[in-house]
Amino acid sequence: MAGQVQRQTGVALWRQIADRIRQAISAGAYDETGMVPPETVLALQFGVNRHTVRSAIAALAQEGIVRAVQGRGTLIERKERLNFPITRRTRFTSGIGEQAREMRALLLSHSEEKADADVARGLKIRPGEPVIRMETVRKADGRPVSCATAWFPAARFGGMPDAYKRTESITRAFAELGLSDYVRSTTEITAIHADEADTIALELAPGAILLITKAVNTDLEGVPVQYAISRFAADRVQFTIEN
Amino acid sequence: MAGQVQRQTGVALWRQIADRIRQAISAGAYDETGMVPPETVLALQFGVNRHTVRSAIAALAQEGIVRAVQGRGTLIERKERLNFPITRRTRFTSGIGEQAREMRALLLSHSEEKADADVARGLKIRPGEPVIRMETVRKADGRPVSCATAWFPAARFGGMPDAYKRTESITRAFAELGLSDYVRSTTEITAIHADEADTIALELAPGAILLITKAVNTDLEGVPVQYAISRFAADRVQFTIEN
DNA sequence: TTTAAATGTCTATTGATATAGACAACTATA
DNA sequence: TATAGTTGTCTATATCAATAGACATTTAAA
Repeated sequence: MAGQVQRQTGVALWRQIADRIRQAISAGAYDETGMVPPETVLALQFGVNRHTVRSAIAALAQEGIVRAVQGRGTLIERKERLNFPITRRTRFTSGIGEQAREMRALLLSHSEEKADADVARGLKIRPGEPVIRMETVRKADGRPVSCATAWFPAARFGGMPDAYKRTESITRAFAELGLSDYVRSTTEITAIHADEADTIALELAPGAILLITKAVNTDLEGVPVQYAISRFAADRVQFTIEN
Repeated sequence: MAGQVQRQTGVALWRQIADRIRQAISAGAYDETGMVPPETVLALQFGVNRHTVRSAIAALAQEGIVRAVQGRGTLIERKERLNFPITRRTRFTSGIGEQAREMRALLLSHSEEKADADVARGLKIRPGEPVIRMETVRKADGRPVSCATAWFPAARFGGMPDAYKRTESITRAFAELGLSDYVRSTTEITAIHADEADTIALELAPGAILLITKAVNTDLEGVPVQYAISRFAADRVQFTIEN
Protein backbone atom coordinates (compact mmCIF):
# COMPACT_ATOMS: atom_id res chain seq x y z
CA MET A 1 0.00 0.00 0.00
CA ALA A 2 1.85 3.08 1.28
CA GLY A 3 2.63 5.59 -1.48
CA GLN A 4 1.66 8.98 -0.21
CA VAL A 5 -1.26 11.00 -1.44
CA GLN A 6 -0.76 14.17 -3.45
CA ARG A 7 -1.99 17.62 -2.60
CA GLN A 8 -3.28 20.43 -4.79
CA THR A 9 -3.85 18.17 -7.76
CA GLY A 10 -7.53 18.82 -8.29
CA VAL A 11 -8.29 15.42 -6.79
CA ALA A 12 -9.38 15.65 -3.17
CA LEU A 13 -7.33 13.69 -0.66
CA TRP A 14 -10.37 11.79 0.58
CA ARG A 15 -11.02 10.61 -2.98
CA GLN A 16 -7.43 9.50 -3.52
CA ILE A 17 -7.53 7.61 -0.24
CA ALA A 18 -10.86 6.00 -1.11
CA ASP A 19 -9.37 4.84 -4.41
CA ARG A 20 -6.34 3.36 -2.64
CA ILE A 21 -8.37 1.53 -0.04
CA ARG A 22 -10.75 0.17 -2.68
CA GLN A 23 -7.77 -1.13 -4.58
CA ALA A 24 -6.16 -2.63 -1.49
CA ILE A 25 -9.40 -4.40 -0.65
CA SER A 26 -9.75 -5.90 -4.09
CA ALA A 27 -6.08 -6.96 -3.98
CA GLY A 28 -6.90 -8.88 -0.82
CA ALA A 29 -4.69 -6.80 1.45
CA TYR A 30 -7.10 -7.04 4.38
CA ASP A 31 -8.32 -10.59 3.87
CA GLU A 32 -6.97 -11.82 7.20
CA THR A 33 -9.20 -9.64 9.29
CA GLY A 34 -11.94 -8.90 6.80
CA MET A 35 -11.72 -5.34 8.02
CA VAL A 36 -10.14 -2.09 6.97
CA PRO A 37 -7.47 -0.86 9.44
CA PRO A 38 -8.69 1.63 12.08
CA GLU A 39 -9.14 5.23 11.00
CA THR A 40 -6.28 6.41 13.17
CA VAL A 41 -3.91 3.88 11.59
CA LEU A 42 -4.96 4.84 8.07
CA ALA A 43 -4.60 8.52 8.90
CA LEU A 44 -1.04 7.90 10.04
CA GLN A 45 -0.33 5.70 7.02
CA PHE A 46 -1.51 8.29 4.51
CA GLY A 47 -0.20 11.25 6.47
CA VAL A 48 -3.58 12.96 6.74
CA ASN A 49 -6.10 13.88 9.40
CA ARG A 50 -8.46 11.23 10.70
CA HIS A 51 -11.46 13.21 9.39
CA THR A 52 -10.06 12.99 5.88
CA VAL A 53 -9.88 9.21 6.19
CA ARG A 54 -13.44 9.26 7.47
CA SER A 55 -14.58 11.06 4.31
CA ALA A 56 -12.89 8.37 2.23
CA ILE A 57 -14.53 5.57 4.19
CA ALA A 58 -17.90 7.30 3.98
CA ALA A 59 -17.53 7.29 0.19
CA LEU A 60 -16.67 3.57 0.16
CA ALA A 61 -19.62 2.87 2.45
CA GLN A 62 -21.82 4.78 -0.02
CA GLU A 63 -20.56 2.45 -2.76
CA GLY A 64 -21.44 -0.53 -0.59
CA ILE A 65 -17.86 -1.75 -0.38
CA VAL A 66 -17.44 -1.34 3.38
CA ARG A 67 -19.68 -0.89 6.41
CA ALA A 68 -18.46 1.02 9.45
CA VAL A 69 -19.66 -0.29 12.82
CA GLN A 70 -19.19 1.87 15.85
CA GLY A 71 -17.00 0.21 18.44
CA ARG A 72 -15.92 -2.63 16.14
CA GLY A 73 -14.35 -1.26 13.02
CA THR A 74 -14.96 -1.01 9.30
CA LEU A 75 -16.04 -4.28 7.73
CA ILE A 76 -15.40 -5.23 4.13
CA GLU A 77 -18.65 -6.05 2.38
CA ARG A 78 -17.51 -6.77 -1.16
CA LYS A 79 -14.16 -7.31 -2.82
CA GLU A 80 -14.78 -9.13 -6.06
CA ARG A 81 -13.43 -8.10 -9.39
CA LEU A 82 -15.02 -9.86 -12.34
CA ASN A 83 -12.70 -11.38 -14.89
CA PHE A 84 -13.54 -11.16 -18.58
CA PRO A 85 -11.51 -13.43 -20.83
CA ILE A 86 -11.07 -11.87 -24.27
CA THR A 87 -10.69 -14.58 -26.85
CA ARG A 88 -11.98 -15.50 -30.27
CA ARG A 89 -14.97 -16.93 -28.42
CA THR A 90 -15.60 -14.05 -26.05
CA ARG A 91 -19.13 -14.16 -24.62
CA PHE A 92 -20.31 -11.73 -22.05
CA THR A 93 -22.85 -13.68 -20.07
CA SER A 94 -21.35 -17.15 -20.13
CA GLY A 95 -17.83 -15.71 -19.82
CA ILE A 96 -18.66 -14.74 -16.27
CA GLY A 97 -19.27 -18.33 -15.38
CA GLU A 98 -19.39 -18.85 -11.65
CA GLN A 99 -18.00 -15.45 -10.74
CA ALA A 100 -21.51 -14.18 -10.08
CA ARG A 101 -24.71 -15.89 -9.12
CA GLU A 102 -26.88 -13.84 -11.44
CA MET A 103 -26.14 -11.95 -14.63
CA ARG A 104 -28.74 -9.61 -16.06
CA ALA A 105 -28.65 -7.64 -19.26
CA LEU A 106 -31.09 -4.76 -19.63
CA LEU A 107 -32.03 -3.00 -22.83
CA LEU A 108 -32.23 0.71 -22.05
CA SER A 109 -33.17 1.93 -25.52
CA HIS A 110 -32.83 1.10 -29.17
CA SER A 111 -33.32 2.76 -32.51
CA GLU A 112 -32.72 2.35 -36.19
CA GLU A 113 -30.26 4.83 -37.62
CA LYS A 114 -27.76 5.35 -40.40
CA ALA A 115 -24.21 4.12 -39.84
CA ASP A 116 -21.68 6.85 -39.18
CA ALA A 117 -18.07 6.52 -40.33
CA ASP A 118 -16.93 4.71 -37.17
CA VAL A 119 -19.76 2.17 -37.17
CA ALA A 120 -19.48 1.62 -40.92
CA ARG A 121 -15.79 0.83 -40.57
CA GLY A 122 -16.51 -1.63 -37.77
CA LEU A 123 -19.31 -3.42 -39.59
CA LYS A 124 -17.61 -3.13 -42.98
CA ILE A 125 -20.64 -1.49 -44.55
CA ARG A 126 -21.09 1.85 -46.31
CA PRO A 127 -21.70 4.95 -44.15
CA GLY A 128 -25.39 5.75 -44.23
CA GLU A 129 -26.57 2.16 -44.42
CA PRO A 130 -29.26 1.35 -41.83
CA VAL A 131 -28.16 -0.16 -38.52
CA ILE A 132 -29.89 -1.14 -35.29
CA ARG A 133 -28.48 0.61 -32.27
CA MET A 134 -28.98 -0.69 -28.71
CA GLU A 135 -28.02 0.82 -25.38
CA THR A 136 -27.63 -1.82 -22.70
CA VAL A 137 -26.55 -2.22 -19.08
CA ARG A 138 -25.22 -5.48 -17.69
CA LYS A 139 -25.34 -6.37 -14.03
CA ALA A 140 -23.73 -9.11 -11.97
CA ASP A 141 -25.67 -9.96 -8.83
CA GLY A 142 -27.52 -6.67 -9.16
CA ARG A 143 -24.32 -4.66 -9.38
CA PRO A 144 -23.86 -2.75 -12.66
CA VAL A 145 -20.74 -3.85 -14.49
CA SER A 146 -20.89 -2.23 -17.89
CA CYS A 147 -22.84 0.00 -20.24
CA ALA A 148 -22.66 -0.79 -23.91
CA THR A 149 -23.71 0.71 -27.19
CA ALA A 150 -24.04 -1.94 -29.88
CA TRP A 151 -24.79 -1.69 -33.58
CA PHE A 152 -26.07 -4.43 -35.88
CA PRO A 153 -26.73 -4.39 -39.64
CA ALA A 154 -30.47 -3.62 -39.83
CA ALA A 155 -31.08 -5.71 -42.93
CA ARG A 156 -29.97 -8.90 -41.23
CA PHE A 157 -30.78 -8.28 -37.54
CA GLY A 158 -33.82 -6.01 -37.47
CA GLY A 159 -35.34 -8.17 -34.72
CA MET A 160 -32.36 -7.78 -32.43
CA PRO A 161 -33.86 -5.45 -29.78
CA ASP A 162 -36.88 -7.71 -29.30
CA ALA A 163 -34.82 -10.88 -29.11
CA TYR A 164 -32.35 -9.28 -26.74
CA LYS A 165 -35.05 -8.02 -24.42
CA ARG A 166 -36.48 -11.52 -24.20
CA THR A 167 -33.26 -13.49 -23.88
CA GLU A 168 -31.05 -10.95 -22.09
CA SER A 169 -28.13 -12.30 -24.06
CA ILE A 170 -26.48 -11.40 -27.35
CA THR A 171 -25.60 -15.03 -27.96
CA ARG A 172 -29.15 -16.24 -27.47
CA ALA A 173 -30.61 -13.33 -29.42
CA PHE A 174 -28.34 -14.11 -32.35
CA ALA A 175 -29.43 -17.75 -32.14
CA GLU A 176 -33.11 -16.76 -32.32
CA LEU A 177 -32.32 -14.70 -35.42
CA GLY A 178 -30.69 -17.64 -37.14
CA LEU A 179 -27.04 -17.00 -36.32
CA SER A 180 -25.94 -20.02 -34.34
CA ASP A 181 -22.33 -18.99 -33.81
CA TYR A 182 -20.08 -15.95 -34.02
CA VAL A 183 -16.52 -14.99 -33.12
CA ARG A 184 -14.71 -11.97 -31.75
CA SER A 185 -12.66 -10.37 -34.48
CA THR A 186 -11.00 -7.34 -32.89
CA THR A 187 -11.02 -5.66 -29.49
CA GLU A 188 -9.62 -2.24 -28.73
CA ILE A 189 -9.09 -1.22 -25.11
CA THR A 190 -8.67 2.23 -23.61
CA ALA A 191 -9.38 3.91 -20.29
CA ILE A 192 -10.97 7.27 -19.48
CA HIS A 193 -12.74 9.04 -16.66
CA ALA A 194 -16.44 8.31 -16.40
CA ASP A 195 -18.80 11.06 -17.51
CA GLU A 196 -22.00 11.92 -15.68
CA ALA A 197 -24.29 9.60 -17.62
CA ASP A 198 -22.12 6.54 -17.02
CA THR A 199 -21.54 7.50 -13.42
CA ILE A 200 -25.27 7.28 -12.88
CA ALA A 201 -25.89 4.22 -15.02
CA LEU A 202 -23.07 2.25 -13.40
CA GLU A 203 -23.67 3.62 -9.89
CA LEU A 204 -20.06 4.80 -9.76
CA ALA A 205 -18.27 7.23 -7.54
CA PRO A 206 -17.78 10.41 -9.57
CA GLY A 207 -14.33 10.63 -11.09
CA ALA A 208 -14.18 6.86 -11.42
CA ILE A 209 -12.37 5.08 -14.20
CA LEU A 210 -13.96 3.35 -17.17
CA LEU A 211 -12.34 0.63 -19.24
CA ILE A 212 -13.56 1.05 -22.79
CA THR A 213 -13.67 -1.76 -25.32
CA LYS A 214 -14.51 -1.35 -28.98
CA ALA A 215 -15.22 -4.78 -30.36
CA VAL A 216 -16.23 -6.35 -33.64
CA ASN A 217 -17.95 -9.73 -33.79
CA THR A 218 -18.26 -11.60 -37.08
CA ASP A 219 -20.06 -14.70 -38.25
CA LEU A 220 -18.02 -17.77 -39.15
CA GLU A 221 -17.53 -16.42 -42.68
CA GLY A 222 -15.88 -13.30 -41.26
CA VAL A 223 -18.80 -10.98 -42.02
CA PRO A 224 -19.24 -8.43 -39.19
CA VAL A 225 -22.49 -8.94 -37.29
CA GLN A 226 -21.97 -6.58 -34.35
CA TYR A 227 -19.94 -3.52 -33.47
CA ALA A 228 -20.01 -2.56 -29.80
CA ILE A 229 -18.49 0.08 -27.55
CA SER A 230 -18.66 -1.11 -23.94
CA ARG A 231 -17.83 0.91 -20.86
CA PHE A 232 -16.80 -1.14 -17.83
CA ALA A 233 -16.46 0.05 -14.24
CA ALA A 234 -12.69 -0.34 -13.98
CA ASP A 235 -12.64 -1.20 -10.29
CA ARG A 236 -15.05 -4.08 -10.76
CA VAL A 237 -13.47 -5.90 -13.69
CA GLN A 238 -10.31 -7.06 -15.35
CA PHE A 239 -9.69 -8.44 -18.80
CA THR A 240 -7.50 -11.39 -19.64
CA ILE A 241 -6.13 -12.19 -23.05
CA GLU A 242 -4.91 -15.73 -23.65
CA ASN A 243 -2.79 -16.15 -26.73
CA MET B 1 -18.38 16.57 -26.05
CA ALA B 2 -20.99 18.22 -23.83
CA GLY B 3 -21.95 16.14 -20.78
CA GLN B 4 -21.88 18.43 -17.80
CA VAL B 5 -19.26 18.35 -15.09
CA GLN B 6 -20.11 17.18 -11.57
CA ARG B 7 -19.75 19.14 -8.38
CA GLN B 8 -18.77 18.04 -4.89
CA THR B 9 -17.31 14.77 -6.06
CA GLY B 10 -13.79 15.15 -4.74
CA VAL B 11 -12.57 15.84 -8.25
CA ALA B 12 -12.08 19.55 -8.92
CA LEU B 13 -14.03 21.01 -11.83
CA TRP B 14 -10.86 22.26 -13.52
CA ARG B 15 -9.48 18.72 -13.50
CA GLN B 16 -12.67 17.21 -14.93
CA ILE B 17 -12.66 19.83 -17.66
CA ALA B 18 -8.98 19.24 -18.41
CA ASP B 19 -9.70 15.53 -18.77
CA ARG B 20 -12.59 16.21 -21.16
CA ILE B 21 -10.62 18.59 -23.31
CA ARG B 22 -7.65 16.21 -23.47
CA GLN B 23 -10.00 13.48 -24.59
CA ALA B 24 -11.69 15.70 -27.17
CA ILE B 25 -8.30 16.68 -28.58
CA SER B 26 -7.17 13.09 -28.91
CA ALA B 27 -10.50 12.19 -30.53
CA GLY B 28 -9.76 14.84 -33.15
CA ALA B 29 -12.65 17.11 -32.21
CA TYR B 30 -10.69 20.29 -32.92
CA ASP B 31 -8.71 19.12 -35.92
CA GLU B 32 -10.27 21.67 -38.28
CA THR B 33 -8.84 24.68 -36.49
CA GLY B 34 -5.99 23.04 -34.62
CA MET B 35 -7.13 25.10 -31.66
CA VAL B 36 -9.18 24.64 -28.53
CA PRO B 37 -12.37 26.78 -28.51
CA PRO B 38 -12.10 30.18 -26.76
CA GLU B 39 -12.25 30.16 -22.97
CA THR B 40 -15.59 31.96 -22.94
CA VAL B 41 -17.12 29.35 -25.23
CA LEU B 42 -15.80 26.45 -23.13
CA ALA B 43 -17.02 28.14 -19.96
CA LEU B 44 -20.51 28.33 -21.44
CA GLN B 45 -20.31 24.77 -22.73
CA PHE B 46 -19.33 23.32 -19.35
CA GLY B 47 -21.48 25.70 -17.35
CA VAL B 48 -18.60 27.07 -15.30
CA ASN B 49 -16.77 30.30 -14.83
CA ARG B 50 -14.13 31.30 -17.34
CA HIS B 51 -11.46 31.20 -14.61
CA THR B 52 -12.23 27.54 -14.01
CA VAL B 53 -11.67 26.79 -17.68
CA ARG B 54 -8.41 28.72 -17.46
CA SER B 55 -7.23 26.44 -14.65
CA ALA B 56 -7.98 23.43 -16.83
CA ILE B 57 -6.10 24.87 -19.79
CA ALA B 58 -3.17 25.78 -17.57
CA ALA B 59 -2.96 22.13 -16.52
CA LEU B 60 -3.03 20.96 -20.15
CA ALA B 61 -0.35 23.50 -21.03
CA GLN B 62 1.72 22.12 -18.17
CA GLU B 63 1.39 18.68 -19.76
CA GLY B 64 2.54 20.11 -23.08
CA ILE B 65 -0.70 19.28 -24.83
CA VAL B 66 -1.74 22.86 -25.61
CA ARG B 67 -0.12 26.28 -25.73
CA ALA B 68 -2.12 29.44 -25.02
CA VAL B 69 -1.17 32.52 -27.05
CA GLN B 70 -2.51 35.85 -25.96
CA GLY B 71 -4.68 37.44 -28.61
CA ARG B 72 -4.83 34.34 -30.80
CA GLY B 73 -6.15 31.40 -28.86
CA THR B 74 -5.06 28.06 -27.44
CA LEU B 75 -3.12 25.95 -29.89
CA ILE B 76 -3.03 22.16 -29.82
CA GLU B 77 0.53 20.91 -29.58
CA ARG B 78 0.10 17.15 -29.39
CA LYS B 79 -2.74 14.72 -29.93
CA GLU B 80 -1.27 11.29 -30.60
CA ARG B 81 -2.27 8.08 -28.87
CA LEU B 82 0.04 5.11 -29.38
CA ASN B 83 -1.52 1.81 -30.37
CA PHE B 84 -0.20 -1.43 -28.89
CA PRO B 85 -1.37 -4.59 -30.61
CA ILE B 86 -1.61 -7.48 -28.15
CA THR B 87 -1.04 -10.74 -29.94
CA ARG B 88 0.88 -13.95 -29.53
CA ARG B 89 3.80 -12.02 -30.98
CA THR B 90 3.48 -8.85 -28.94
CA ARG B 91 6.71 -6.85 -28.95
CA PHE B 92 6.96 -3.51 -27.30
CA THR B 93 9.56 -1.69 -29.35
CA SER B 94 8.82 -3.01 -32.83
CA GLY B 95 5.08 -3.02 -32.10
CA ILE B 96 5.13 0.74 -32.15
CA GLY B 97 6.34 0.68 -35.73
CA GLU B 98 6.02 4.06 -37.37
CA GLN B 99 3.86 5.60 -34.67
CA ALA B 100 6.92 7.26 -33.14
CA ARG B 101 10.23 8.33 -34.56
CA GLU B 102 12.24 7.15 -31.56
CA MET B 103 11.58 4.53 -28.91
CA ARG B 104 13.84 4.36 -25.88
CA ALA B 105 13.81 1.88 -23.04
CA LEU B 106 15.63 2.81 -19.85
CA LEU B 107 16.66 0.49 -17.07
CA LEU B 108 15.97 2.30 -13.81
CA SER B 109 17.14 -0.40 -11.43
CA HIS B 110 17.52 -4.15 -11.13
CA SER B 111 18.12 -6.73 -8.45
CA GLU B 112 18.14 -10.42 -7.77
CA GLU B 113 15.45 -11.57 -5.39
CA LYS B 114 13.33 -14.53 -4.42
CA ALA B 115 10.08 -15.06 -6.27
CA ASP B 116 6.96 -14.19 -4.31
CA ALA B 117 3.70 -16.06 -4.82
CA ASP B 118 2.50 -13.83 -7.67
CA VAL B 119 5.77 -13.98 -9.61
CA ALA B 120 6.15 -17.72 -9.01
CA ARG B 121 2.68 -18.34 -10.42
CA GLY B 122 3.50 -16.24 -13.50
CA LEU B 123 6.84 -17.90 -14.18
CA LYS B 124 5.62 -21.34 -13.11
CA ILE B 125 8.44 -21.76 -10.60
CA ARG B 126 8.42 -22.39 -6.87
CA PRO B 127 8.08 -19.39 -4.54
CA GLY B 128 11.50 -18.51 -3.20
CA GLU B 129 13.42 -19.44 -6.34
CA PRO B 130 15.79 -16.69 -7.50
CA VAL B 131 14.57 -14.21 -10.10
CA ILE B 132 15.99 -11.12 -11.76
CA ARG B 133 13.82 -8.07 -11.30
CA MET B 134 14.07 -5.00 -13.53
CA GLU B 135 12.35 -1.63 -13.31
CA THR B 136 12.11 0.08 -16.68
CA VAL B 137 10.64 3.14 -18.35
CA ARG B 138 9.82 3.29 -22.04
CA LYS B 139 9.57 6.50 -24.00
CA ALA B 140 8.28 7.36 -27.46
CA ASP B 141 9.90 10.45 -28.93
CA GLY B 142 11.06 11.42 -25.47
CA ARG B 143 7.56 11.16 -23.99
CA PRO B 144 7.20 8.52 -21.26
CA VAL B 145 4.69 5.85 -22.21
CA SER B 146 4.99 3.17 -19.58
CA CYS B 147 6.76 1.96 -16.47
CA ALA B 148 7.30 -1.74 -16.09
CA THR B 149 8.47 -4.21 -13.49
CA ALA B 150 9.72 -7.41 -15.10
CA TRP B 151 10.92 -10.69 -13.60
CA PHE B 152 13.06 -13.35 -15.25
CA PRO B 153 14.22 -16.73 -13.94
CA ALA B 154 17.69 -15.97 -12.59
CA ALA B 155 19.17 -19.34 -13.50
CA ARG B 156 18.50 -18.85 -17.17
CA PHE B 157 18.64 -15.07 -17.63
CA GLY B 158 21.12 -13.74 -15.08
CA GLY B 159 22.63 -11.46 -17.72
CA MET B 160 19.33 -9.77 -18.52
CA PRO B 161 19.93 -6.35 -16.92
CA ASP B 162 23.24 -5.94 -18.74
CA ALA B 163 21.88 -7.06 -22.07
CA TYR B 164 18.80 -4.86 -21.70
CA LYS B 165 20.85 -1.82 -20.83
CA ARG B 166 22.92 -2.29 -23.98
CA THR B 167 20.15 -3.17 -26.41
CA GLU B 168 17.23 -1.22 -24.90
CA SER B 169 14.97 -4.03 -26.00
CA ILE B 170 13.66 -7.20 -24.40
CA THR B 171 13.64 -8.95 -27.73
CA ARG B 172 17.26 -8.13 -28.50
CA ALA B 173 18.35 -8.86 -24.93
CA PHE B 174 16.73 -12.30 -25.10
CA ALA B 175 18.50 -12.87 -28.41
CA GLU B 176 21.87 -12.03 -26.85
CA LEU B 177 21.13 -14.53 -24.11
CA GLY B 178 20.42 -17.30 -26.56
CA LEU B 179 16.61 -17.06 -26.79
CA SER B 180 15.89 -16.26 -30.41
CA ASP B 181 12.12 -16.21 -30.15
CA TYR B 182 9.37 -15.99 -27.56
CA VAL B 183 5.59 -15.61 -27.49
CA ARG B 184 3.02 -13.83 -25.35
CA SER B 185 1.10 -16.34 -23.30
CA THR B 186 -1.36 -14.34 -21.22
CA THR B 187 -2.16 -10.69 -20.70
CA GLU B 188 -4.34 -9.29 -17.96
CA ILE B 189 -5.58 -5.71 -18.21
CA THR B 190 -6.92 -3.43 -15.48
CA ALA B 191 -7.05 0.31 -14.85
CA ILE B 192 -6.32 2.32 -11.71
CA HIS B 193 -5.40 5.82 -10.66
CA ALA B 194 -1.69 6.61 -10.86
CA ASP B 195 0.18 6.81 -7.58
CA GLU B 196 2.81 9.40 -6.86
CA ALA B 197 5.81 7.39 -8.07
CA ASP B 198 4.25 6.67 -11.45
CA THR B 199 2.96 10.21 -11.76
CA ILE B 200 6.54 11.39 -11.55
CA ALA B 201 8.09 8.65 -13.67
CA LEU B 202 5.53 9.06 -16.46
CA GLU B 203 5.30 12.85 -16.18
CA LEU B 204 1.56 12.59 -15.66
CA ALA B 205 -1.00 15.00 -14.36
CA PRO B 206 -1.85 13.90 -10.82
CA GLY B 207 -5.03 11.82 -10.69
CA ALA B 208 -4.31 10.44 -14.13
CA ILE B 209 -5.30 6.95 -15.21
CA LEU B 210 -2.96 3.99 -15.66
CA LEU B 211 -3.68 0.97 -17.80
CA ILE B 212 -2.06 -2.00 -16.11
CA THR B 213 -1.01 -5.14 -17.93
CA LYS B 214 0.24 -8.30 -16.29
CA ALA B 215 1.85 -10.41 -18.98
CA VAL B 216 3.60 -13.74 -19.25
CA ASN B 217 5.99 -14.48 -22.13
CA THR B 218 7.14 -18.02 -22.81
CA ASP B 219 9.69 -19.64 -25.08
CA LEU B 220 8.48 -21.76 -27.97
CA GLU B 221 8.22 -24.79 -25.69
CA GLY B 222 5.80 -22.92 -23.45
CA VAL B 223 8.25 -22.39 -20.60
CA PRO B 224 7.74 -18.94 -19.02
CA VAL B 225 10.72 -16.64 -19.59
CA GLN B 226 9.30 -13.32 -18.37
CA TYR B 227 6.58 -12.05 -16.09
CA ALA B 228 5.94 -8.31 -16.31
CA ILE B 229 3.60 -5.76 -14.79
CA SER B 230 3.48 -2.66 -17.00
CA ARG B 231 1.82 0.62 -16.19
CA PHE B 232 0.80 2.68 -19.22
CA ALA B 233 -0.29 6.33 -19.28
CA ALA B 234 -3.89 5.72 -20.30
CA ASP B 235 -4.33 8.93 -22.25
CA ARG B 236 -1.32 8.17 -24.44
CA VAL B 237 -2.05 4.61 -25.47
CA GLN B 238 -4.64 2.09 -26.52
CA PHE B 239 -4.44 -1.67 -26.85
CA THR B 240 -5.85 -3.72 -29.67
CA ILE B 241 -6.50 -7.43 -29.59
CA GLU B 242 -6.91 -9.23 -32.90
CA ASN B 243 -8.39 -12.69 -32.65
C1' DT C 1 -18.12 -4.46 35.34
C1' DT C 2 -14.19 -2.06 33.84
C1' DT C 3 -11.37 -0.85 30.21
C1' DA C 4 -9.26 -0.41 25.73
C1' DA C 5 -10.19 0.33 21.14
C1' DA C 6 -12.88 1.58 17.76
C1' DT C 7 -16.40 4.77 15.25
C1' DG C 8 -19.59 9.04 15.68
C1' DT C 9 -20.37 13.99 16.45
C1' DC C 10 -19.40 18.70 17.27
C1' DT C 11 -16.85 23.26 16.93
C1' DA C 12 -13.30 26.15 15.00
C1' DT C 13 -9.80 27.46 11.68
C1' DT C 14 -7.09 27.43 7.43
C1' DG C 15 -6.20 26.73 2.63
C1' DA C 16 -7.85 25.29 -2.01
C1' DT C 17 -11.55 25.69 -5.33
C1' DA C 18 -15.01 28.32 -7.83
C1' DT C 19 -17.56 32.45 -9.00
C1' DA C 20 -17.96 37.33 -10.41
C1' DG C 21 -16.60 41.45 -12.59
C1' DA C 22 -13.40 44.78 -14.52
C1' DC C 23 -9.85 45.86 -17.35
C1' DA C 24 -5.14 45.25 -19.58
C1' DA C 25 -2.48 43.29 -23.42
C1' DC C 26 -1.99 41.07 -27.59
C1' DT C 27 -3.34 39.32 -32.51
C1' DA C 28 -5.40 39.32 -36.80
C1' DT C 29 -8.20 41.51 -39.90
C1' DA C 30 -11.31 44.81 -41.99
C1' DT D 1 -5.33 52.34 -37.83
C1' DA D 2 -9.36 51.05 -35.60
C1' DT D 3 -11.79 47.11 -33.96
C1' DA D 4 -13.39 42.58 -32.66
C1' DG D 5 -11.86 38.68 -30.48
C1' DT D 6 -8.82 36.54 -27.74
C1' DT D 7 -5.75 35.52 -23.50
C1' DG D 8 -3.65 37.65 -19.10
C1' DT D 9 -4.08 39.84 -14.54
C1' DC D 10 -6.19 41.73 -10.59
C1' DT D 11 -9.57 42.08 -6.59
C1' DA D 12 -13.29 40.30 -3.87
C1' DT D 13 -16.31 36.79 -2.09
C1' DA D 14 -18.48 32.26 -1.19
C1' DT D 15 -18.10 27.34 -0.76
C1' DC D 16 -15.60 23.01 -0.35
C1' DA D 17 -11.65 20.37 1.52
C1' DA D 18 -8.52 19.51 5.24
C1' DT D 19 -6.70 20.06 9.81
C1' DA D 20 -7.12 20.16 14.86
C1' DG D 21 -8.95 18.95 19.19
C1' DA D 22 -12.41 17.41 22.47
C1' DC D 23 -15.64 14.26 23.81
C1' DA D 24 -19.62 10.89 23.16
C1' DT D 25 -21.03 6.21 21.96
C1' DT D 26 -20.55 1.47 20.97
C1' DT D 27 -18.23 -3.10 21.03
C1' DA D 28 -15.44 -6.77 22.64
C1' DA D 29 -12.44 -8.53 25.77
C1' DA D 30 -10.06 -8.53 30.22
